[in-house]
Amino acid sequence: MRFDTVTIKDIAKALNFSTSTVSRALRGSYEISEETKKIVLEYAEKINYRPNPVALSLKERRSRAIGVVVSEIANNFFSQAINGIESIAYNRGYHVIITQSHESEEREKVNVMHHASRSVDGLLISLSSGTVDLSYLKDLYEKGLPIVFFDRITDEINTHKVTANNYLGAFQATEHLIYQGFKKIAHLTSAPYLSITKERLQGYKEALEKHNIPFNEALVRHCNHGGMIADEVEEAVTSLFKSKTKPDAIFTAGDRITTVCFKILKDMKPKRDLGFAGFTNTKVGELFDPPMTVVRQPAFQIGQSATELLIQMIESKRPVTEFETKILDTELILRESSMKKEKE
Amino acid sequence: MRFDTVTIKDIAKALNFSTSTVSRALRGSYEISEETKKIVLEYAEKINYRPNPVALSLKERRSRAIGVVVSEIANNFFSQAINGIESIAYNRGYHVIITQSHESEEREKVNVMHHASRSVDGLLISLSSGTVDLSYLKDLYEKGLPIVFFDRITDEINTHKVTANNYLGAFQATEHLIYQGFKKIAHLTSAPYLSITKERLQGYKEALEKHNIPFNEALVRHCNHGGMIADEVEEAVTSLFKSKTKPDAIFTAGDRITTVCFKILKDMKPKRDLGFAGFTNTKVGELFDPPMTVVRQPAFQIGQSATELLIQMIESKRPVTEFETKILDTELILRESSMKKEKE
DNA sequence: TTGTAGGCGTTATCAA
DNA sequence: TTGATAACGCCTACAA
Repeated sequence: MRFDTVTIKDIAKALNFSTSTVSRALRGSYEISEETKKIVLEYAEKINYRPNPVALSLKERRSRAIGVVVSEIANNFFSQAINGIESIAYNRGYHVIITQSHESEEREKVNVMHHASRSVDGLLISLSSGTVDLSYLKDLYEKGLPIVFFDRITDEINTHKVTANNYLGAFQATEHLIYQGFKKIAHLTSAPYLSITKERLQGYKEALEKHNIPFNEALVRHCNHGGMIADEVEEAVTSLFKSKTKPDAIFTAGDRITTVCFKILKDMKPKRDLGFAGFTNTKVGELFDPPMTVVRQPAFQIGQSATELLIQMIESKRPVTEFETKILDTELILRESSMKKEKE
Repeated sequence: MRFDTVTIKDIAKALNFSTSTVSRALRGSYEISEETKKIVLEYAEKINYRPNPVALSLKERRSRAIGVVVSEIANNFFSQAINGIESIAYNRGYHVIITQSHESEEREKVNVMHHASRSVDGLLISLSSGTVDLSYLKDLYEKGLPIVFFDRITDEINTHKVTANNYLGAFQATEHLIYQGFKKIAHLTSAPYLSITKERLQGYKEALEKHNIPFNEALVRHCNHGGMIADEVEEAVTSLFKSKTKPDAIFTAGDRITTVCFKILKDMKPKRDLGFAGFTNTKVGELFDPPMTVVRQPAFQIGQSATELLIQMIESKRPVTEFETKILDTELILRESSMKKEKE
C-alpha cells in the first residue's frame, strides 16, 4: 500500500510553470510576480499541497526533530519531563521522537544509533542504569551531533547537562527522618554507576554525618534495574530486615523503586512506626496509606531547560565550547509516612 | 553545527569503484564478485558506514516508522499501551514515533499531519476527547495511509480497531457495587463523543437495569478533558453531592478521572461508606487508602494487537478490505474502596 | 562483473 | 521574472 501525495512537480505540470518557479512562489520569494504567486498559492491550497519533509531533510541535512532516550515512559518523572521537552520543542518548531531504553545498555545504543542515522538534529538523553560504556555516544558527539544530558548525566562527555539537586534532595529527606527520631535509616537506590545514585547517596551520607550517625554500608541496597524488576526490590527489602541492623526507616531513591518498595512494605506489614520517604514524581502519593513523604523533582522544568539548551546548540553557528550544568531544586513534601508515631 | 557522515560516494571514491558497485556490494548482490564485495564491506566496516535512512525514505517512500497519537503519555493506560506497541514494532523492524494530543483536536490534527507528511508507514491513534471532526483523518486514510484505531475508536472510518471491552468492564463494576448494596451509583466519565464513554455508560446503564434500578441522568457527569483539568472533576463531584439525589457510590471511567476524583473525595471526607470503583491502569491502586477497586484494561495487549494489525496493513500487497474490531476483556480487581462497610 | 544515468522532492545557482 | 540544471544519498534499469 502506498500513499500518494501532491508534489511541486504536480503543481508545475498543472499550471505550466517550472518546478523552480513553483518552489519560489510557495516560499513567497520576492523575485516572483504577485500574479504568479497568487495562482500557485491558490492551486496549492486547493489540492492541499504539503512539502515533503523527508526530501527537505535530505536536502538540508536537518530534520527539525529532536531525539529523546529515556529508560521508561511509564515512570512519572520521565513522562513529566517529556511534557516539558515537548512544550519547548513544539514552540520552536521541532518534533520530538521518544524512545525507551528499558534500562538496557544495548537497547539504549540501538535507539541512539537510530536517532543519529535518522538524522535528528540533536539528542536528549537520560542514561540507562545498565550503561557503562559511553564510547559510542562520545563518538557521535565528537562527530558533531549535539547532545544534552538530563537527569542521569555523566562526567565523561563535556556538554550541557540538566539535573535535579539530587544531593540536596536526599540530604533534606534524610535529615527530616533524623529529626523525626529515626536512627537506622536504610537507603534503597539504583545502580551504582548512575550519577543520580551517587549524588543521592552522598546527600544521605552527609546528613547522617552532620547528625553524628555513623554511616553503615549494611543499610544500603542497590537495585540495578531501578525498580523495573519487582523481585530485585523485594529481595533488597527482605535482606534489610533479615540483617543484624534492622532499619527503623527507609529512604528510597528512584520513582519505581519508591512505589514498589512501598508496596512490598505494605504486604510485609512491619511494625507501624517504620519511617518512609522516597524520590518519586507520582501525583498520587497523598492518596497512599499512609500518605507518602516524597522528594519531588522539577521534572517538567528539567525537560524544558534541557530542550532549550539543546536547541541553542543545534542552532548555534559556530561550535559551542562553553557548557553549563543546570541543577534544579527538588521539593520535599512531608506527609504521614515519615512521621514518628510513638515517642520512645 | 552539522554532523558529517560517510556516504556510498565516499567509499566509491576511496576504493575507485562506482557508487552502484558499492551499493550492490553492500547489499550483497549476487552480481558482484566476492573479491569486490570483501573489499567494500571491509572498508565500509572500517570507516563505520551507515546507510542514510532519510535518503532511503525518499527513495522508497517508506520509512519503517509507525506514528502514534495518544492524548497523554503521563497516563498509565497509554504508557502501558505504548510499551505493547513498541514490543511488536521493535521486533518487526519498525520505529515508533510518539506524539501527544493533550485532548485537543487541533493538536491532534497537527500531529497527524506531521506524521503523514513525514511519511510514517502507518498510524496508531487513540482519539482525543476534544475531537469531533474526523474528515482530515478520513482523507488521509482514503489516500492510502494505513490507520488502526485503538482504545478510543470511531465508527466513521472503516479499518481495524482494538479496544477493551468497555461495556462489560463497566457492567461488572456497576453490578459489583449493586451487589454490595449501593443504590445511588453516580457515574463520572469523559467527553460524550468518545467511544469509550458511550460504551461504559451503556454498561453502567444495563447493570442498573438488570437490577431494576432506574437510570437517573442526574447521577451522570461528563468531564470533557478526561481528568486533565482537576477543577473540572472537582466541579463535577461537588455538584453531585449538592444535588437532590446524593450518590452513595461513584463509578469513574478514565484513568485520570479516577485518580483525581479519588483525591477530591479524600479531601472532602464524605461519610466513610461511600463506594468507589473506577477504570484505571495504575499499578498502585492497592496502596491507596482505602485500597481502590479498579477496572483494569489490558493496555499492553491492546497496544500489541493494534500494532500487529497495522503492520499487516502496511505490508499487505493489495489494499486490505476486510477489517476486524478486536475487543479485549478488562479485569475487575476488587478491593476495599467498593465494599460496603455498614449493613443497613 | 561493473558503470552510467535517472529519479525520489526540494531548493540554490546560474542563465535567459 | 522565470527556467534549466545540479545536488542531497541511495537504488536500479539498462548498457557495456
